[in-house]
Amino acid sequence: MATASLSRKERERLRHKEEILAVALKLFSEKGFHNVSMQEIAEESEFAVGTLYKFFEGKESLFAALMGSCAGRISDILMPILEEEVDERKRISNYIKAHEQIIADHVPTIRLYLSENLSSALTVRPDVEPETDAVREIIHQKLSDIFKSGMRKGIFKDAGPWMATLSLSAMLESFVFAVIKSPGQISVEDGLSRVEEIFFKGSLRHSSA
Amino acid sequence: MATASLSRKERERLRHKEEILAVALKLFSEKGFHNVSMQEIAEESEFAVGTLYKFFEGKESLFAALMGSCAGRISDILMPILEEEVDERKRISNYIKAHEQIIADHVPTIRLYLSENLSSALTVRPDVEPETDAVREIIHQKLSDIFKSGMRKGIFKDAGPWMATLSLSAMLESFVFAVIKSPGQISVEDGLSRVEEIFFKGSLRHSSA
DNA sequence: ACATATTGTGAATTATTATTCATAATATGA
DNA sequence: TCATATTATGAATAATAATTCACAATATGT
Repeated sequence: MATASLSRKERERLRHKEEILAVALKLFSEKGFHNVSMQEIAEESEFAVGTLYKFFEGKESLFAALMGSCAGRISDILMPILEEEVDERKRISNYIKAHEQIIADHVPTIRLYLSENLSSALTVRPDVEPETDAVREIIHQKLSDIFKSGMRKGIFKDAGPWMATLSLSAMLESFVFAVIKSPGQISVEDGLSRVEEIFFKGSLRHSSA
Repeated sequence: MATASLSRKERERLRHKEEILAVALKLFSEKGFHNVSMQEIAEESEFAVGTLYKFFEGKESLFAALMGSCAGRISDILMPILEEEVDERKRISNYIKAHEQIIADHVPTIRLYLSENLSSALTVRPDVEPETDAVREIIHQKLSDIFKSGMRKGIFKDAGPWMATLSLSAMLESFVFAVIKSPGQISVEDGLSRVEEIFFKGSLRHSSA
């Protein structure tokens, strides 16, 4: 058995698991965690309810797995960009632009990531944080580091790295949010370059006062 | 009966209703809509379940009433500021500063407003929008108008009023969010003035490039 | 072809919770 | 005080949905 790749059987099982996850992603992202039943996931994925429990311990666990993979996929796009060997301003600029790809590739992914994440950040939930929250944290940490060193070099104003991170994330997430809500209405490239403009140079015309 | 003020009985009933709403606000804001049962609200408010149904048609309706009043209270603070007869920049500046009061006065209110609002914006919910969403819309519209006229006058860069509104709201909401999550950790006044700084003048030191 | 192991099934079980309603408590007015 | 109306109660009901498990289908190796 122990080949580098898995046995046919194992691969098949994997595929099944992923089919279930795909359906679950679709449903959860459309209707929210509490408004999707295991029945529904089972029907849509053409498995029996019992089968779902062969793959996941329960609904929570299935959801957690989903969030984990969403967070992972987003992180895979964003992290490399934050680690490129270019100057701080360029890294932030690339980071902003990368959101175009994120939007294009993974609408349901972000939909789920954003919606369930934003709300559960406040609401106390004894579950589903570990993986997901960690990714968010790591990205924010990375951003914060970039701002910190950028501030030392005099590229950025010293508005506090944390505040800069918070502001940029907020603007980006909100924008992504808006695009997903009304797809097609907004030019993504355009919007992102405006986010960049405002974030870097501000909204005032004469920054004198 | 028809006095300007209500009869003792009616006032009493009102008080009861408000007690229930207060408890519901506390619970919903802590645990989220789906994780609070009518039983729980009943126990905490020292009424019987049945009594809740004398005041509200059901759980959804109770929640909707709550969201309505939250939105109303927030709107009551924010709208007058957006309508003051001062120049556009000042109005936005005051708007930002007003969030200090919002945070100070109504923590559970905003907690609920933000958490349930952000998540349900994406998730399809066949319910609870009317009042709440309307308030959000109105405030955004007002902000957008201010930016538009400010842009005409050359006070703001022409980054599109919608984009400016989106960015500012995002930064403010995110900040409020963060403060609520870790109370005491952050100086609100300080944070808001940094939001203002970044939003107006940007994060770059030399806006030349 | 057969025995064995693995994987899938879905009706039945169990839990939870929103909602109802017959009844009790209380207030009101004669 | 008594009859009536109003308001509150909470055990019982009804729905919904997560989870289990005895069994069926299928695959694997001999």
